[in-house]
Amino acid sequence: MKSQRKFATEHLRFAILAVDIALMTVRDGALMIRLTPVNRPPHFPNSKGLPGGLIEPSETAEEAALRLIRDRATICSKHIYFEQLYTFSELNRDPRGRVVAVAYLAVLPWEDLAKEDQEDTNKGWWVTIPEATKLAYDHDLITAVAVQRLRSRARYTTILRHLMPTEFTLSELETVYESILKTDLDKRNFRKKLLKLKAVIPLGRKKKHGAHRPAELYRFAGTKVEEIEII
Amino acid sequence: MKSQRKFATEHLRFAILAVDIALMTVRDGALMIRLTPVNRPPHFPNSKGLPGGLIEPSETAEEAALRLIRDRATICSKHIYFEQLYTFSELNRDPRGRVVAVAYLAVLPWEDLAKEDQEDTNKGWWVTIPEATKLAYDHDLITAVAVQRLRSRARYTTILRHLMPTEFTLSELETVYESILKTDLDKRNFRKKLLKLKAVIPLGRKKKHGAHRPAELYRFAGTKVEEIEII
DNA sequence: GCAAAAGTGTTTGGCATACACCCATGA
DNA sequence: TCATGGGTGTATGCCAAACACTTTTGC
Repeated sequence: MKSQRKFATEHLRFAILAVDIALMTVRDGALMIRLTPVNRPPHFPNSKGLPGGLIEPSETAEEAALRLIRDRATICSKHIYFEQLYTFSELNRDPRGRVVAVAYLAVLPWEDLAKEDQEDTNKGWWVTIPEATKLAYDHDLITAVAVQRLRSRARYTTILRHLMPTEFTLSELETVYESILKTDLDKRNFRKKLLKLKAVIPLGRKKKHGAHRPAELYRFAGTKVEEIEII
Repeated sequence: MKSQRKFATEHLRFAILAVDIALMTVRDGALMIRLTPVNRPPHFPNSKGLPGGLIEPSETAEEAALRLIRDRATICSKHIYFEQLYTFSELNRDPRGRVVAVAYLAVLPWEDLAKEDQEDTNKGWWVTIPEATKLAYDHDLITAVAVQRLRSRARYTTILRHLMPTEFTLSELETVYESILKTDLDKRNFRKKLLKLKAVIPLGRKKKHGAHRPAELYRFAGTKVEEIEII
C-alpha cells in the first residue's frame, strides 16, 4: 500500500517540457531575433513570441531544438550553431499550466537564410532587440538572457564566426562586434588583435561595393568556436 | 475529433523532472564533491551518485535545488551559493524511463558544514574529484561539467568567496585557487593581484598554526560574486 | 638554531590604448 | 576632383610574469 501511494505521488510529478529558441542573426550590422506569431487567448491573443515547441518523448532537448530551428526558418546551410541557454521553470510562466522550457541560443548568418525567411511573412519576423518586447510567456526574459549570453560569448570566444558569412571584410566584422557589444572599437586595434590572434585569414581577394577603395576579404581560421579573449 | 487527438498526443508529452546537485567544497586544499548512496537494481545496485530528487509540481527548479541541498547536508549558514549548470535530457540517462534533470552547481565552505556532515555516514560522503567516477546515471558527466564550470567561474569571477570561510589567509586562498585551476601560482603575483583588485581586505589580525610566522587574516570585499578576471 | 611557512620588490617584455593621415575607387 | 570607406604605424603606460631572500614563530 505504501508503494502504491508512492507510485501515485510520483505520477503527479510530471511537467510538460518545451524548448524555446532565441534565434539570432545580424542584418545590415544590426542584431536581430526571430519572432513567430502566438495566439493563445485570453492571455496572449495576437501576440509574438520566440519560436518554440514541445519536446517529443523520443527526442532530447537538443534534438528538439534543432528540429524547431529548421522548422521555423529555412536555412540554406548544413551546419547551424546553437547551445543550451537556460532552463526556465517559473510556475506561472505559461498560464495554461506547468510548462518547463529549456531555452537555446542559436545564431546564423543572414546570408544562410532562404529568401522567404528574410522577409516578414505570417510565419515569422526578424526584429531588432529593442523591438523584441512585450512578448508572450516569459520570452522577454529569455531574450534578455540570450542577448547577455551572446554578448559574453562574443567577448571571450569566436562565436561570431557563426553569425558571419564565410567571406567578409574586417569592417563588416567590426560592425557586428560593435553592434553586439554596444561599443565603438578602434579600427586599427581591432584589426591588429584579430590578425595577431590568427583568428582571421586574408583571402587575397577584394570586395567592391561602392565609390571607394575595395576591401580585402577574410575568412575565420579553423572551424570551431575558440576560447580566446577577442575584445 | 482532431482536437481530441491533439489533446491525447499532448498528454504523452510529459517527462519526469529531476534536479541533480553538484555540491562542492574544499577540504585541506582539495576540491571535494558530495556523493550519496544510490541503490537501484538492476542497473545501479549499491552505487553512488550526486544528491538529487524530483521537482514537485508546486516548486521551481531553483526551489527544488535549494530544498535538496539543505536536505542532503546540514549547513550551518543562512546563505548558500548555487547556480543552474545544465539540463540533461538524454533518453536513456535513467534506465527506468524518461527523466530530465536540471543540474545545479553549489559551493560552500567546509567550515559551514555540521560536524555530522563532515564525516562519512550512510547519508553521504565527500570525495575528491578523481575519486568521483563510475557514478550512477550520467553523474560522471554532470560532475565533469560542474568542475569545468567551477574552474571557468574561478578564473573570471569571485565565486571562490563562497568556498572560503569568512576569514582566511592568503596562502589558504591561493591553495584553493591552485587546487581548482590545477596550476601553480606565484605567491607574490597572486597577492599583488588580489590586493590591487581590492578583492580582499586585511583584517589586522593574525592566524597562528604551527612553528612558523603567523599569517595575516583577510576577508572578501563586498558581498556579491564579482565579474573580474582573477587569474 | 633550525625548520617551516609568511611576507616582500624589482625588472622585463608584451600588449592594450590612443591617435591621424594616405589610398583606391566610382561618380 | 571629390566623397566614401579601406587601410596603415607609432608612442605610451600598464600590467603580467619571472625571480630569491628576509621574517617570524614553535620546537
